[in-house]
Amino acid sequence: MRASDRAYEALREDIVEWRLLPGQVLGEVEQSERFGISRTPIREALSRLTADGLAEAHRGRGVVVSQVSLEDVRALFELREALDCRAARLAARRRDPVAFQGLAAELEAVVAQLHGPGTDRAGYYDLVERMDRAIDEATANPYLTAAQRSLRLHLARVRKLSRTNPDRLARAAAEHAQIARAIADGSEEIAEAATRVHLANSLQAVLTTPVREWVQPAPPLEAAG
Amino acid sequence: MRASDRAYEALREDIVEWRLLPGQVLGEVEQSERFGISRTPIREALSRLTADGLAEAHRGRGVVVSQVSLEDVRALFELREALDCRAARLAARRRDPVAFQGLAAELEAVVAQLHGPGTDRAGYYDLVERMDRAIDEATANPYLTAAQRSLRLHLARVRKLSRTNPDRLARAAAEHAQIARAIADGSEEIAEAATRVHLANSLQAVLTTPVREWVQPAPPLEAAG
DNA sequence: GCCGGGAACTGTGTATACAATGTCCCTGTA
DNA sequence: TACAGGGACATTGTATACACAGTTCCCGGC
Repeated sequence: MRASDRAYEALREDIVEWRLLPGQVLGEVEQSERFGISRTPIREALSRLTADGLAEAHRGRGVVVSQVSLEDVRALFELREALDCRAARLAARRRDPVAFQGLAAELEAVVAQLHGPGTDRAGYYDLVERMDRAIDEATANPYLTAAQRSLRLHLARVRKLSRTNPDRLARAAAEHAQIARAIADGSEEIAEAATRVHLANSLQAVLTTPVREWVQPAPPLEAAG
Repeated sequence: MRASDRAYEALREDIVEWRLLPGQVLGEVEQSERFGISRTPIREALSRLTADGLAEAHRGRGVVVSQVSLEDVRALFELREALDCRAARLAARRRDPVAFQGLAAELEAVVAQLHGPGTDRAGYYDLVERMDRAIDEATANPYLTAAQRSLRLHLARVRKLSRTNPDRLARAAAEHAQIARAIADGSEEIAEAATRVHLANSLQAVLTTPVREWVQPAPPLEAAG
């Protein structure tokens, strides 16, 4: 694997996991020393982060981690509704019934388990990721998938901002199961409607859950332009 | 302006305008000689083209201009329906009535003119571009706008593949006028419906218009896995 | 005490050299 | 004739050096 790939993935993870906070300056020299590689691959990694929207280039100052505001959450969910609803419809149309029946069954099992004693967060999130991949595959639309990839990056960052409570987790799993079932059945309308319901509830949950800090601790930079 | 920016924009234009055909290899050394700059900024330009999806990186062989197939056109219009319909709705909701009334009036003027003797293609396309920008502004959603930017790049390439006939041009202008009018009126439902109609007609036009060559003249590379 | 200018510094933009890796062709053999 | 292997070539990946631009801070003047 290339050095620039390693640096890109590491930095991306750091940003998504909030180890690198908004406003943080990512100097080329500093990062090249951190990873023990030269500036060239670092430059490429920073370019990719900028293209992803996770960082912004400030002339003369360097690349800084981008901010996330409540406005951004609204905007992200708006785009997500457009993409996810369409993806659900297309997946229902060009479905792979077996795959989605299996996902629905697994999700229902998770729902039952979440109502019980333990909450297997990791298992659930892994399952959701597999469902995302299954939908991408079913839509058979590389452009839609590319747009989803970029969007999910930002959503992952926002999600990490607040801790989803267990009740919401169980209901989210149930909503996902509903979507998977509708796709397996080939019910486009239901798949889209269920997706819309899920997104509305998710947004609601994000907006009502106490977050770490919407306004990050004073960034190293002064509020410039 | 940076050398890498110039190279990026020039190469992007070349690809969108079909001066660089799919399968064409963009060697770093070759391009650096063409632009009279070193490999470093060329590398950055090629990275951006790859991120845009206009080119693909093949290890050991170089970056090649990406292919466009009928399947891609279908996929592009699928994504476009998702994004444009949502954008039209949002624009109608958060509208700037004056701006869209003005656009509607201009578009209607173009329709009248297109039914007359001359067809001012450039004027029409410029108007559509301004309307796209107005919608982007009205949606006030940077993530949606970013997705649109990427999509429009590919659509521009596809559009250049066939010559839109004058009748279709006039009808397209009328459809745009309808959309602008609906947005100006704040009619979300009508704005979305009119957009859907326009896209269906556009796709139909692209698919029925004779194109240069769907399968490009044998690319320099052999069909490699 | 405030404003303006200049110099030093920090950091990016570009060029070039070197290393690693994949491809393609040629040759030998079955 | 088909296939495997090896070597030369081409091309990218990385490191390093230098030039230029922007920012910041200090000093002098008002």
